Amino acid sequence: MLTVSTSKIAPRAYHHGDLRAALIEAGLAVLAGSDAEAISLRELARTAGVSPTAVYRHFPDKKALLAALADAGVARLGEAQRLASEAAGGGAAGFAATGRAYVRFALANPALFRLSFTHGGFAAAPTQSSDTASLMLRGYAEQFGGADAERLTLQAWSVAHGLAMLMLDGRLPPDDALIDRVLDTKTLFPAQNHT
Amino acid sequence: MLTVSTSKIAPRAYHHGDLRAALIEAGLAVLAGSDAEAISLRELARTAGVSPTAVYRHFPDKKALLAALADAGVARLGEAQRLASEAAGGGAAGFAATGRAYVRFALANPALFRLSFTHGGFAAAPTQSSDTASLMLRGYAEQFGGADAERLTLQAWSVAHGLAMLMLDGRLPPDDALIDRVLDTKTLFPAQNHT
DNA sequence: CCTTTAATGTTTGTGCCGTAAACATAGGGT
DNA sequence: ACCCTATGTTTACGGCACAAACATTAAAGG
Repeated sequence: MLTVSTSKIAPRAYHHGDLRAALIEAGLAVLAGSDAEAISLRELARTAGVSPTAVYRHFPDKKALLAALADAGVARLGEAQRLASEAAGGGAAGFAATGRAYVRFALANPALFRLSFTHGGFAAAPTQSSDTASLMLRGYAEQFGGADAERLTLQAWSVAHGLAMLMLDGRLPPDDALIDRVLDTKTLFPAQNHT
Repeated sequence: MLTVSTSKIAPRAYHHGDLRAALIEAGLAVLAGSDAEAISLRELARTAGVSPTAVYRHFPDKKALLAALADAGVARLGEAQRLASEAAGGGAAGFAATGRAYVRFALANPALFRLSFTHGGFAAAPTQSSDTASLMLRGYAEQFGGADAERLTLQAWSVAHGLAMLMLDGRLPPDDALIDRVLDTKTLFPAQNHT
């Protein structure tokens, strides 16, 4: 808790306290129930109890706000994967679990997942990003893939990402059993040792 | 060529001739150079030389127009794959070629590819769609996958789709050699016979 | 403590957008 | 020849992103 009053009873001081965080929170709330295109600067400002143009004191334009939301999404996705990996106890089971967690996160947070990739702020860092998920994936790949670590990394990422997108777009049914079948590491990467 | 005059010199009859086709063509032109969000009904109407609301005589709303554009994209993608498959002479080489063609088409037509999946009119037909690409993929899978045909189908589609999206979103470099490496069927599906 | 200043928010205005409603025209079937 | 329906137009509304000019406040330095 901050010392600054952010309670809704507080009689709307001229300054908000932490408008930036409030806008991001409002944005995430919208994304939890609608597509990204449903986000409007004015609506977020309304939710935060602030005038429409106040947003521009914290973000240069709408794209920047969406990029901030995308970052939050990437962080949440990475966290979900980390938890799944730990729950599975690492190793081959952990590797498989991160893949399943990736797709399940996408299905549970469709708009946020989509936005995270569409409006990412990366583009400059092609292959090796600094986010949790990429590092974890690469770690697993080196553990199992040996010399072919990079190829294995990219193939695993691609399968999971493709499956997630196809399910989000309604081209494949969002079936939990289907996820397990498509991401089955024993048939996808049979050359690796599945200890 | 149609018998109906569509030349620009024609002195703008009250009725357009084939406004629906003109709007779709204009939309595809925009998609060739910008993202889908850059499409505006008014702009397309302007391009077609028609008032903004004339569009509504042919499409109930903007989403319907985008869906029509998506259909056009699906058709083009399927055609690109068919050509690639034939050029490779079918068989295992043809199978691999369709995958590469899938990703290359996405890179060559980013906005159209994205729109084709995002605004598709399917959703009712989960697994087996009627489009060219799906049928061809399934044919290949049955040819090589035997009993595991469905799993092989979904895995192959997911890898190609995921790779395409990750490259479109700037998470992976749009490198031609990288496509070949990730989609290498010998390492991805080593259990199948690569005649 | 008081003043200045930079950060943060407001008001007002512009030009786009999607789309609804009412009206206009033209071309084909009776 | 006539009307009916498909197709297009005008006008209007509310919402949007964003720009410019102005207002308020908190914090920093004398």
